[in-house]
Amino acid sequence: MRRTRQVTILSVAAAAGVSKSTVSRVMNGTPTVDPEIVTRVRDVATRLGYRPSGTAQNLSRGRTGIVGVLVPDLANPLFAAILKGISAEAEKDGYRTLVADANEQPGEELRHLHELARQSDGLILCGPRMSTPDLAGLSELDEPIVVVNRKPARSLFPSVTVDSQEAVDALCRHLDALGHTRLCYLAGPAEAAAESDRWSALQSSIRSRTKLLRIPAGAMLDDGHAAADEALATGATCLIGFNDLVALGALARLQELGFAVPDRVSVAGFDDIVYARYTSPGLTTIAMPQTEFGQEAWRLLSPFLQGRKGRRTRTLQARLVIRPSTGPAPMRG
Amino acid sequence: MRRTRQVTILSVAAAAGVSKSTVSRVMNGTPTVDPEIVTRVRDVATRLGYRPSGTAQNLSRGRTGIVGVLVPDLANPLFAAILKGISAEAEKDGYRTLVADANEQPGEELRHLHELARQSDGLILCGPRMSTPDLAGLSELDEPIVVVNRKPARSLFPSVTVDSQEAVDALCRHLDALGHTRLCYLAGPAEAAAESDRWSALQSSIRSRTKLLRIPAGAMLDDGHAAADEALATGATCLIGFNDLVALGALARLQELGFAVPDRVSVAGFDDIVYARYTSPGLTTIAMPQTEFGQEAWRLLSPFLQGRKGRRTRTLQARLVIRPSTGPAPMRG
DNA sequence: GTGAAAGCGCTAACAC
DNA sequence: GTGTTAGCGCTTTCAC
Repeated sequence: MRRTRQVTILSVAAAAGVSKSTVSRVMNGTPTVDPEIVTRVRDVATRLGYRPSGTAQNLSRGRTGIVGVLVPDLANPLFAAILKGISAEAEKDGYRTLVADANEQPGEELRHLHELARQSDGLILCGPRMSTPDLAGLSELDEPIVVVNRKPARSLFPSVTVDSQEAVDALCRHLDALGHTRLCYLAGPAEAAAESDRWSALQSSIRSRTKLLRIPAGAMLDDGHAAADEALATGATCLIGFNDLVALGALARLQELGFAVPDRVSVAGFDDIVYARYTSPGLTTIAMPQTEFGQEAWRLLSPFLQGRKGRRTRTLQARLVIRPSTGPAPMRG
Repeated sequence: MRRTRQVTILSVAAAAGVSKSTVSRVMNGTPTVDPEIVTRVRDVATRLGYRPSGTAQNLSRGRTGIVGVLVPDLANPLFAAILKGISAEAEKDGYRTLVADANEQPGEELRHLHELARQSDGLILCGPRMSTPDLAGLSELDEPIVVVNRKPARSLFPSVTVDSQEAVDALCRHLDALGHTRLCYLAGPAEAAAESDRWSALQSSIRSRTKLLRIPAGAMLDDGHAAADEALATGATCLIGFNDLVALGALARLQELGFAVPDRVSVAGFDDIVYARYTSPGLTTIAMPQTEFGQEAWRLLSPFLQGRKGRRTRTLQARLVIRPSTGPAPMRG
């Protein structure tokens, strides 16, 4: 079907008594056009309501001006924040963001990415859950790719990652000082790179007198809520969520059960999503540089979009934010 | 610059010893192709890593397969949820969503929309803050448009709205039963249609013995946080936020100030964002049908994208969700 | 300074 | 069943 579009460049050209090329020049602000013609074309264009077809421009120019962004879950404020960071930065360079939400289903990611790739000039993958081989396979897309919050094998793609070790050390010192010797980590999805990062950071940070337990949870509010009972059963005095959503979910469950936080149990998380500050008690957490993640991702990607080489890695620092959800461990017995 | 792309349909055609058309047919799954050729073409395509250019397809087919979505603020879980609803539904029909976040700046909306329009087949405006004339002016884009959570003047565009009156009535009865006779509404942005909807619903619902005050706040967490002091100063025993973010912001401030909720002050909001359930105390709120908003928006838009006529309005029902943040009014000092 | 013409990579009549 | 051909609406050399 050849749907006839409304006002094309040709109609404007005809109405203004000039050639397509001239109209094109005017619309793109090429300076070498007779000012008189410029105004005439502008007028006609406005009168006719001419709006250049983005698609045609894209095809002709060989670029789309679109960057595809894949997130595991838009409902997670962390990713909403990263996305905002990307959009804001990309927009300055005239790019728009096409978003795909994988809904925490790793199997969906590849499909989304192939779709995104066909409509974009570059890709940003936020905390991708897909397998390492799948990730590596993306190089076949021959499109610039930047990965956020996961280090691709052999540095295949530029990536912006975070170093949490120091902050986790600080958290463990903090908990140790409060007398917690039995911690329970509510683990995230095995597919998330952050999961293993966080888990190993914890393992290497805990004091020798401290026992670190681990039970599976997930990445969402409900996962934390559901895992809380089991976590309590371990006898831990402090629950550490894979992320703030999990921590908040657990927190809610504790309060339902009448477990005072932090008096009976302490809770901590990762990310510092905006709500971590607004729950009560406020949540102690390892803060990720959220908007910065997005900004840096764009800055890494941008040069490649212009065919230049750019730097390949950027490491940001996480930091510990202490709030009332962590307090002194209750006395034994 | 005529950037030469990698593998075009032509290269595949040549390598497979067939015409472009045949390759096109194969790639699009047209059934009338010799099975043997199908496999041959598929093989060659895979071997060469051929991926059809979305842009060229778009131009040729006269459609982009993209729907543009404008939101006031992606960080608001309400809009994240609506967006998820749209994406999920649109995806079933083979459409992707291009998102623009106006960051609660009404002046930015038009610019974003014009941009979006050039890259999409249809537009969904979520709670647009722009002026009525501006909104009306969008009909010049001659693209199907659906508006969510705001009734366009003269029903210019199809819209999905919510009827909150009943739920607000229920809220007012609830508060009255608890003995609250002095309420303070933390108003949202004047530009938001929901703002006037909610305010007038409240006005027409309150009992005659009740005093309804109003102070300006905004649409975000910090706005509620900042407005809480002034709200308290009114002597109201219940604070009602324009939305849950405002309510939660105020709630946090109250707790900072040591005002027990709901013992000294009750708090309520609008939307029922996911965190309303997870704060403590849980937030009483008028729940919007969030994902449904998105779904319905797509269902309204979809027929128009196919050149058919569709229904023009859809009204969903809000409902009251009572949680511990509202309790009996304190005894008079 | 402006126009003519050749694409960008694909789809879809229309013939064969 | 398959190839030929004419676009989709724009950009961009290259002449004039």
